[in-house]
Amino acid sequence: MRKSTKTTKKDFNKDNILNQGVAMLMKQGYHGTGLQKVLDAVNIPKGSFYNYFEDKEHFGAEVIQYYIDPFLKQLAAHLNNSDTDALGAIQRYFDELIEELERNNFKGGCLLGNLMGEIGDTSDICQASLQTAVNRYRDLLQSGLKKAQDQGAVRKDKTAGSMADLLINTWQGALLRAKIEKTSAPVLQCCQELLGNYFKS
Amino acid sequence: MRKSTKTTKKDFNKDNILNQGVAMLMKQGYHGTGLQKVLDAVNIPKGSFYNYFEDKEHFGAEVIQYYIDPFLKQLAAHLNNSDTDALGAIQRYFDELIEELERNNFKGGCLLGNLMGEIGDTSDICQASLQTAVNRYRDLLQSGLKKAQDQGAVRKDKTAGSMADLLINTWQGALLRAKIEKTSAPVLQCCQELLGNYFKS
DNA sequence: CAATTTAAGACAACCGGTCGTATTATAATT
DNA sequence: AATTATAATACGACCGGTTGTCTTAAATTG
Repeated sequence: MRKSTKTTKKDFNKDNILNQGVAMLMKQGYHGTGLQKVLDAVNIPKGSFYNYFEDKEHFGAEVIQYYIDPFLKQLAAHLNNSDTDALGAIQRYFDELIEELERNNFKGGCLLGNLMGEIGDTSDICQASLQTAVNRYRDLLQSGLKKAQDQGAVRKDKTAGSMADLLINTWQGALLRAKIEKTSAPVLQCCQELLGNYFKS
Repeated sequence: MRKSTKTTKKDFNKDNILNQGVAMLMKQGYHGTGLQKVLDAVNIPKGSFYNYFEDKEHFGAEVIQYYIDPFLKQLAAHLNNSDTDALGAIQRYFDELIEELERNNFKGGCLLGNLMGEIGDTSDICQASLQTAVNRYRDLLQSGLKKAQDQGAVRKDKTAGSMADLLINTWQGALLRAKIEKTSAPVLQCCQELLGNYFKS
C-alpha cells in the first residue's frame, strides 16, 4: 500500500468521525455527546481517537469548520449561479435553509449558534474556531450584499458588512425560536423583514 | 417548629439551589453542570435533591423560570417608571443589560438562548418552560411597543407583536456574537438598528 | 408513637483521557 | 535490492472521577 493510499484511508476515517461529530453535536450538544458514542457509530476504537485529534476540544473545533463548509459552498453557488440578482440569490439560499429546517422538524438548528451558546465562552479553542467560521460566513454574505448594492437592489446608506451582521444575528435568534416553537414563522419573518424590507433600497 | 416555618426553610433551600442553578447553567450549560456541584455549592446533600425536584429536567425547567423573572420585573419597572416615553424605557432597559454584559466580560449571555440551543429540542419539559419564559418576555415587550406606538414614537404599519419578536430574536443572536467576539458591538448594533431606526415612525 | 421528611450511601453507566503493545509503513543502511 | 532501524498508527483494556437516580435508614414532625 503506497503512501497516498494510506493517507487517503486515514482521511477517510477522520472524515467519518467528523461527519458523525457534526450529527451528534447538533443533536445533543458538546457536553451531551460522548466520544465513545461518536466512535462506536463509525466503528473506530476509542484508543484511535487521539491519533486523529489532540483532545475533545480540538475535535469540536474541527467539527465546527467541517460543519460550516457546505453552507459557504451552497451560498457561494447561489451567488455565482445568478449573479444578475444577488439579493434574489441570498433569498433563495435562505429559502433552501428553511426548507431543510422544516424537513428536520425544526430539530438541530445551527451548530454554530448552539455551540456559541454552550461553550462559546468556556473553550478558547472552540471559541476561536467559532469566530473564524462565523467570520467566513459573514464575509461571504457581505460580498453578496455588496453586489446587491451595486445592482441597486439594496440600500447604500448602510454598509454591506453591518447588514450582513444584522442578518446573521437575527437569523440565529430566529432559529432558536423556530426550534422551541416548532414553526418556521420566526425564520420566515427574519427574511421577510430584513431581506424583503429593511435592506431594500 | 411550625409547619409554616418549615415550609419557609424548605423554600429557602430550594431558592438557594435554583440560584446556584442559574449561575452554573449559565456558565457551563445543562449537560456541563452536574447536580453534585450545584448541591455542594449550597451545602445541601446530594440525597436531598429529589426532595426538592422530580429530576434534573424539571430542575432545569424551574431554573429557567427563576432566571427570567427578574428580567421581566426590570423591564416592567422601566415601562412603569417612565410611561410618558415607552420607547425610551425599552432602550434604557437594554442599555442596562448591555452594561451588565460588559461587566461580566461578555460571559454567559442569556440563559434562555443558551438552553434553547442546547436542549431546546431534546427535553420536552425544558422546551415547554422555555416557551412560556420567552412568551412572557415577548408579551411584555409587545405591550411596551404598543404603548410606544400609541405615543407616536413607533411606526404603526407593523404590529407590536412582530416587532417584539424581531427584537428578541436579533437580541439573542447578537448576544451570541458578543459572547464569542468579546465586544458589545453586536448588541449595540441590535438596539441602534431596530429601536433607533427600523421601529421608529 | 405513627407518619413524613431528610439525608447518607450505593448503584451502574458513563465521562475524557492514558497506557502498553501490536501492527504497519517509512527511512536508512548495507 | 534486501535488510534493518525508526517512526507512525491502531487498538482495547483500564484509569480515576462523575453522572443522574434509587434504596434505605435516620431524623423530625404532628
